Amino acid sequence: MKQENIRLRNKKDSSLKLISSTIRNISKKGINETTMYDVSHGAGLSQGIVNFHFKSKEILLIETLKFISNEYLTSFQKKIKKAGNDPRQKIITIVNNDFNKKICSRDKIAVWFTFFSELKFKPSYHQICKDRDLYYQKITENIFKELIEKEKIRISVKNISRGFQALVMGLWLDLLEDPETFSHARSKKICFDYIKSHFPKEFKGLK
Amino acid sequence: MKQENIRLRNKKDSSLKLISSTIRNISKKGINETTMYDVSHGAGLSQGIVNFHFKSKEILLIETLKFISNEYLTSFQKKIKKAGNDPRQKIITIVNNDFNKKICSRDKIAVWFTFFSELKFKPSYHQICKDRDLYYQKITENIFKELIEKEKIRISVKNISRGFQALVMGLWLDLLEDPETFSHARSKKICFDYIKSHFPKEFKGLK
DNA sequence: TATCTCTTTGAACGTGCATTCAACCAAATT
DNA sequence: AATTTGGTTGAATGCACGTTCAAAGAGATA
Repeated sequence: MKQENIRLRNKKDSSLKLISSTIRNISKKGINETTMYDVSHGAGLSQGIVNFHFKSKEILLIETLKFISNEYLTSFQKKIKKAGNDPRQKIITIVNNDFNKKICSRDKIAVWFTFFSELKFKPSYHQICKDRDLYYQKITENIFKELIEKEKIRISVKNISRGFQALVMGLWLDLLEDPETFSHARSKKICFDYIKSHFPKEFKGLK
Repeated sequence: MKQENIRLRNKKDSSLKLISSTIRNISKKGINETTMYDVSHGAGLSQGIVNFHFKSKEILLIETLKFISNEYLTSFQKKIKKAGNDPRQKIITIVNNDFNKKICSRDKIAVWFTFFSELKFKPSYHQICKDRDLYYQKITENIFKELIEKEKIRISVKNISRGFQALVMGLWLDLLEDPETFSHARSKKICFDYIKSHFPKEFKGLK
């Protein structure tokens, strides 16, 4: 087999370094204060390089959002697959994934919320977030549907599922705002309380 | 009684117009894209005026955050007072206030999330939000404490109260992201479902 | 080894924006 | 009515930052 192309590997490497640097910088000072110089030097590279890899700052930002979104989805899919068919196990897996430290480090939450705050007027950000959202929503709705059938309660799947997702987002915000008071463990506990309160039979023994 | 000072009134008026214009502009294009020119002309005034009323752009932003925060708190306090002593009525009032259209218009939610996204590195924003948060938290914890006693269940006041607040924030984010799908009414319904699931006896008849 | 191609460097450029300020105007004070 | 005080205007200033690009460096190709 042909030896791997060094240039190509280095190029990918540089791109990745630039995106990581972007995440760190946005988390530290937000988009406005993050300059192209900050990004390139944070990646150990020099000034003009960002415009070579990404045509503009805007495209760099879009690629950064795609990166964390993709990272989230990949992890989500992998773990949900492992969880098997039990809806109980699946929802536990989702909570664990949503508050997994790689997926929702404070840096990454900061980046998420930076993009959320611009969704309203940046169609490209909106699209990326919406795609992730729809996927998440589709999966969780199915899980809650199964749980509702098992528990035999009368409640809207859409609403319980939306409530769950909103709760997770609200807890992410808490982790961003007040990392001293809010831990990943506490966030999970609150999610499990939400689930237990709706499905007391199914989750009786949980935690 | 002495006639009101016209200059003072005009000055306050201009300040308010500038803050309103700031809210509209931030909602429309975010902080970075909102220029001092945008703000002043949106208020029907001219270029240099913002630096006269507020020393700098940063101070204008802080005052804008103080404004919406204060508006929120004032409305919250007024309504909670009216609600009387029944914890059931009080929590219903809070939900109604949180999804009151003046308090959480899409413009204002956009502004809130813009500031949230910068909390991490802007101590002045952090302080304002934290103050509001603590107040809200104090009140809701007391209400949930009463409800827990009445319902005779075993659950952490802190967590249920935090969960509630997180849920509200998550729903605000939904209203921002996807105003077609999410209505204020639906958000309230989801909040009431949360409350009902924890306090089924107390809220049996609700909606 | 020589030539070609692609990545990186960093100085130079141009623009957009916050801020300043002299001149102006209107309300308050005398 | 004359003078002072304070809000408003809009052009001028200066700087910070995104982008460009010629030159250099390093890997691929022959």
